[in-house]
Amino acid sequence: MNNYLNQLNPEQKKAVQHIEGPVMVIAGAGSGKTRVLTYRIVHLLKNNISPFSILALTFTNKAAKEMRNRIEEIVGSSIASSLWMGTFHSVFSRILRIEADKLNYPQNFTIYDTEDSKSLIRSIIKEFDLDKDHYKVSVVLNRISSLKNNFITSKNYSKYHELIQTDKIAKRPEFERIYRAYDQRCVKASAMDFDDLLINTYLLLDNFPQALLKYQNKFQHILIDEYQDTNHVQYLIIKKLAALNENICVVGDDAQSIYSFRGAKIENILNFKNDYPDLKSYKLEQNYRSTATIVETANSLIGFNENQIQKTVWTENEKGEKIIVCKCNSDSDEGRLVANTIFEIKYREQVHEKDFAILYRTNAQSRAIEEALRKKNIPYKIYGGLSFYQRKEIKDILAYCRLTINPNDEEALKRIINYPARGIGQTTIQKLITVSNNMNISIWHLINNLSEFDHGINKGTSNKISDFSAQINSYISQSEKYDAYFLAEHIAKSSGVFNDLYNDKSPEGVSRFENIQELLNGLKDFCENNEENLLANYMQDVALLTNQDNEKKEDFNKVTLMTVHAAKGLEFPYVFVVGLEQNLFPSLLASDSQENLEEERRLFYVAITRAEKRLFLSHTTNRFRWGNYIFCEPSQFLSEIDEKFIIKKEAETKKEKKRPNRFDFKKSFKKIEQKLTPPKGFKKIKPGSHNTPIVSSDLSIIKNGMSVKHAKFGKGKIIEISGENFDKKATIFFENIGQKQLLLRFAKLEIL
DNA sequence: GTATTATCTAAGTCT
DNA sequence: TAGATAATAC
Repeated sequence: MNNYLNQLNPEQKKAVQHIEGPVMVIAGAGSGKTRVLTYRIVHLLKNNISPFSILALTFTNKAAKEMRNRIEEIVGSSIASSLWMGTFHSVFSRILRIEADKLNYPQNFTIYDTEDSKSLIRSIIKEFDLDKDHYKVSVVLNRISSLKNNFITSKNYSKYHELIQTDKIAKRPEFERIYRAYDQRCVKASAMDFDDLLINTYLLLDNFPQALLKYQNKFQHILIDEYQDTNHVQYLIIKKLAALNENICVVGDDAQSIYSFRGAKIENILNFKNDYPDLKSYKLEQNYRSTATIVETANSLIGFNENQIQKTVWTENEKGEKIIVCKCNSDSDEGRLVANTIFEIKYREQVHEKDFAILYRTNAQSRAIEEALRKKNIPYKIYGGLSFYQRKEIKDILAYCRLTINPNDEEALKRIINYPARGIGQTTIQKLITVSNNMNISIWHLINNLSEFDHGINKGTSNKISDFSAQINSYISQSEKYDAYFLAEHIAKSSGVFNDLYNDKSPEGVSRFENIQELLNGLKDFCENNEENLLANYMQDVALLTNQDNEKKEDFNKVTLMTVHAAKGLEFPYVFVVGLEQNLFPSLLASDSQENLEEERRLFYVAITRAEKRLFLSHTTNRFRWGNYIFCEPSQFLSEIDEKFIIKKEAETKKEKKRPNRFDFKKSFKKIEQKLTPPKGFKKIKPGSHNTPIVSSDLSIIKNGMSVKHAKFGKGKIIEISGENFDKKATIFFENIGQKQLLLRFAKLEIL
């Protein structure tokens, strides 16, 4: 415990030792940020600060776990385990369970994941009988989420006239009603979505002065990692919590802010000093992670961004090898290139699989890479994509568990009331929902007291429903008596889910069965390692767990595949960044504004700076995307890197045996034409008449200066046309919302 | 009410 | 392409 200060450079040491008052640490990539946070906590503990009064908020559970382990090595496990450390979501859900009654929630509230939220919104839209083309579930949910992240609740939404105006323009005037209904239904189900965990924490602190004082006094020292990726509500919460002691230390790097889509505000770090006049800030600029070539490459790239805190990341590390930029003919060639390179390096340089990471912009890209790795027998692990806990069979079992702990949980109930099939079909469920909405009771209350309500469900079905509720009731009565493992296993068997999967001998069925086994093993582990081992204890954080959190021991020495987002905070000796193509990285959806493009560039910066020794970048000229081969141009980011750092190569092409044709432009274009054909029932108007809708071959007649109408954005004028054929884009100035760049094949413009 | 098949639609990053 | 939803037969 004594020599930890010796392991720090002067600036790091200052940041660690300055424990009174507000501190901001701007930490360049690879500059020992985690080390500073870890040792700062150790330093606090050494200065007789109680572990119970330290709150450390990290970006992922994994980061928290690793930091806790490192602290444990120095100060011992009993102290380390007393620290309040975790993600915003997990720490605040812990607090909310303690204080639930103040917010009129039960202590056992459910956390809705995205799928639950979507399902709820889908049913609300259906119940309101709204047009689902104007009310797209994902759009509505995104909007609700970003409102919540900016602390605009359904209750005070009506104060924001400009938002209501936006709804009208976007042809969803009923949005506010949906938002309100969504919130009410969550409350009725005793459920909170991810954003509610933050909003409700803020409401707790804002509306209950004693609670605020309690936590202000409790958390004498607050540390926040990855501060550049906090959103507005998180900012508000932190500001309140820290107001009494102002012992707050935030650590971050504006150049690595990559979560604006989740409401993250880079301004939080840029304006931090405005809130704390006494702020002392430290800059960690020495990179210990990467070769000089990699550091300078990253610097040359990020220089293209205008918006940033000035800092110079430098390193004493050796120059290292140049960066390889490789051009491939297709995504499968790219996969092969990566696999071959890993294979070669592994044997030539005698390194391990765990030293390699393959990073991509989108999860869908993993497939081609996986295929190539499998062919070469290179073991790999994938983070992200469909998380273990999001698989159907796991969610089914967990839905039973959720219902046992919180029977008001409507989404869980809807999921399993007829799985395995027990004769309670759509019509019946719809009747139940209608009655429960009209009477403002939960479905659970309704099905427990069926005879008291007028629902029009026949006797036979009523009996089936009663059987179901009796089954759940029996689980509830056992939930206090038996541990989580015992109960979950009992549920899996007695509900029929286990049997249902056991009888399915297809490869998928077998794998589903194994997944259930794995879930049960996890529960067993949980029960053996926790004193409080009831199902309710286990269920508390399950919704917040991700793939990263259940890494298995046998996965230790494997090549890592993940998105760049997921790679934040990690480092690997050898890094491959694949798919560096225009409209993929940077994403097509980010090309409409300067801010979005800068964020993509920061994302690429994050990708590059994960590498310690060597960096490989690749792009393809043809990529299988959306069911077609499409032609790809190299990413603009590649041309932004100073040429002196790179070596350009071309990957060898291998003839495919039995894959769909190589990119066939005519064929591909035909498909697009089909998509542009108006739907059935669309009124056909003769060409030349006033408002001819643009279809198929008409794509080429769109010219600069034309007045057009877009279904969503309204009227506008074309101010620029760019790209060719498939990628033809128009920059349009819309009367209502201003300038936007649209892909013509999606835009379905009407010429006015 | 259920199981199977046809059709449609989206297509990005995550707690 | 794949997942969700609608249509169909039983």
